[in-house]
Amino acid sequence: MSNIRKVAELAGVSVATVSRTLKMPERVSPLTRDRVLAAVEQAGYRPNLMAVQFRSRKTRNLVVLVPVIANVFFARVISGIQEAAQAFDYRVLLCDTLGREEVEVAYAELVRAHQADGVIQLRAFNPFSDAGSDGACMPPMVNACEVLDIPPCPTVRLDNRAAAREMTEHLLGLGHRRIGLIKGPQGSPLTRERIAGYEDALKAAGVDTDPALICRGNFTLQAGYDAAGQLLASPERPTAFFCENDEMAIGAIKRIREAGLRVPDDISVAGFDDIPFAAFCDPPLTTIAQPAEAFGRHAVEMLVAQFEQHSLEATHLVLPHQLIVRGSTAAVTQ
Amino acid sequence: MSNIRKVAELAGVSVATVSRTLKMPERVSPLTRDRVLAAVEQAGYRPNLMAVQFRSRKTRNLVVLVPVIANVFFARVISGIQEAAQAFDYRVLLCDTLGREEVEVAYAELVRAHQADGVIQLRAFNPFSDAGSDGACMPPMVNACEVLDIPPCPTVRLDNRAAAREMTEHLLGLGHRRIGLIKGPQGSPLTRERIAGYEDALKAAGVDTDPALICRGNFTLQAGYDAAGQLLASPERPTAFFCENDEMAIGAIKRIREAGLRVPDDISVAGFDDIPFAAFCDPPLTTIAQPAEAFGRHAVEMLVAQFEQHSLEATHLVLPHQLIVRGSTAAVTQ
DNA sequence: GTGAAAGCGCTAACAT
DNA sequence: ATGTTAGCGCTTTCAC
Repeated sequence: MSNIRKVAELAGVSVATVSRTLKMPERVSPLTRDRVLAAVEQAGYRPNLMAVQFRSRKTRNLVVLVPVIANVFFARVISGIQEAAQAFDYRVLLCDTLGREEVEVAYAELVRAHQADGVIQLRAFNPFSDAGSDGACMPPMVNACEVLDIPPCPTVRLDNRAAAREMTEHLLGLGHRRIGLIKGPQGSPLTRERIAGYEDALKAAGVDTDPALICRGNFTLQAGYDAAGQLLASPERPTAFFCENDEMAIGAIKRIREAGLRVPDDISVAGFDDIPFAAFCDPPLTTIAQPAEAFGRHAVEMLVAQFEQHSLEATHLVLPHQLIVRGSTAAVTQ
Repeated sequence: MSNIRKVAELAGVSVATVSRTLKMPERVSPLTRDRVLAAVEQAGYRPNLMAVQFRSRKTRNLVVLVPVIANVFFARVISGIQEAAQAFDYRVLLCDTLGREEVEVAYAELVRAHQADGVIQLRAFNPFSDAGSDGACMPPMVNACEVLDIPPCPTVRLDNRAAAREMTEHLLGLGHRRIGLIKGPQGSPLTRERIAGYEDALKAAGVDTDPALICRGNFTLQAGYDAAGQLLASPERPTAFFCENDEMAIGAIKRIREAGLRVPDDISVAGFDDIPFAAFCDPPLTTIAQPAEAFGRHAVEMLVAQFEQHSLEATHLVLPHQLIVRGSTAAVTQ
């Protein structure tokens, strides 16, 4: 492997000049530049990034912690992250954490180990808990999608409460009064917010909330299927199911059909996320669209701004959602 | 940030001893080891990975080139890659290439730039084309899923031809004679193999192949929808659609329904991949199951074996597939 | 078993 | 505009 010294010899200049030619060409005379570039070409020289990064104390790597990459929504977020990172000339170190905190901590440590410049965390967990909640010695991090309640760092999120409220209002508007809620995993702020929005809407409509209508899920098809089974078995069956993501909604629809009931005629089903499958389901799914790729892009932008000391116009971004009404929800029939 | 020298001073030993304590503890006396470890603790020392990697010329990074991470199948493969990489103490540099060759080349170059030790490429494209097809100066690479016809490197693949043949035989066995094929993007060997398998089966059954029955797709829901539209419009409508992935099959089902036809009563639909949605569709999708995560795991194993000079028992792995018959295919009705 | 010291390839301060 | 040089933090001979 040829190194900078070989190139310098070939071009008859010093290593400093080679380095400058590559990093700040304007500070080198055109003549020298041509000579150096020719030598670079001839030697087939490619800078050793390990050395560059080591020396300049910048890796241009970002650690991305994703709870489950096999989840369609997260896959889209990652896609946005990767796209933006590429545009800023950063690379993505991906970790599919499966929600295991020790794994998240270990990967986040890569920043302290000088293997990455910052972290994008897509789950509401601070992998730098030891840094003190004051954020005194917090490495650069951005929290996106499911964000911490009291964020020690910039966040990009949805107004989950408002979105859930809108969806619940949509269902109430169709005449539904018993609305089952299939929620996400325990302890997720995202789920807490959405429940709050659901309750806001019910309260505003003067409808009693019934804890029996709220079922735990975990964002998988199977969880939606199982939870729907529970709701169907409840003494006073709900006429609508609001699922906290589209996968669970699709799972729920399957279960409802197996019970010999029709969607939306007997039971309306709503999802959340608007994954591509939502539009192609039968019936097409009423859901809340989230700008998944935009979450990723903004997260990268905010993180890079942190590195490069740009002041952010906003450190807590809320991206817009949109209620998408399709065929899986309909007026309640008496 | 504390470095190895600080730790050495604290422990009253040389930097060499600190390094040895961390990398080959058995070569250090228990007493010294304790002293050093205590000093490491006290200093809050974490080795600078940039320096370690620079010095030892090993990054423990793997570049992964994925055509579309938002594709459920690939997301599962990535999940397997990430899991295995973690187990071997490697990190994953992810690139969602969207099939753009210049992006693939640029990322693959990270290996030559000493930023990664090897590449896992999930598409049939050699990003090191300049290395000479003899593979003389090919950096370590493993090709998985959609592999090159004449691979310059180890591969992990499915027997796509056999799988497609099996599926076609399944449809023929149900009495279908006009079987539409919705294929993947142009120029993909994967698609070529599957068409070959489809034709093998037809030929063996003495059924004429009809080029009009083969439609181009691109593995998206929309492509399946569109292609199904075309097939439905053909003068002699097929009684079965074989789609080269599940997304397109789900898109096709939607289109078929919109035409007022029933699946499988009027038209049988088969997919490929067995993504989680396949089982939750209506009707549940007949498909070919692929061990997606296993592709990822094996790819990592083979790549790591290359680095560490383990001889591989096989450099061209073929993983098993399985025909999964569900409700979307049925006997043709006269 | 431990230490001294060279040096990986590069950048950046300083000198010219 | 260009060259000289001192490291960055670590691993790894080579002595002892």
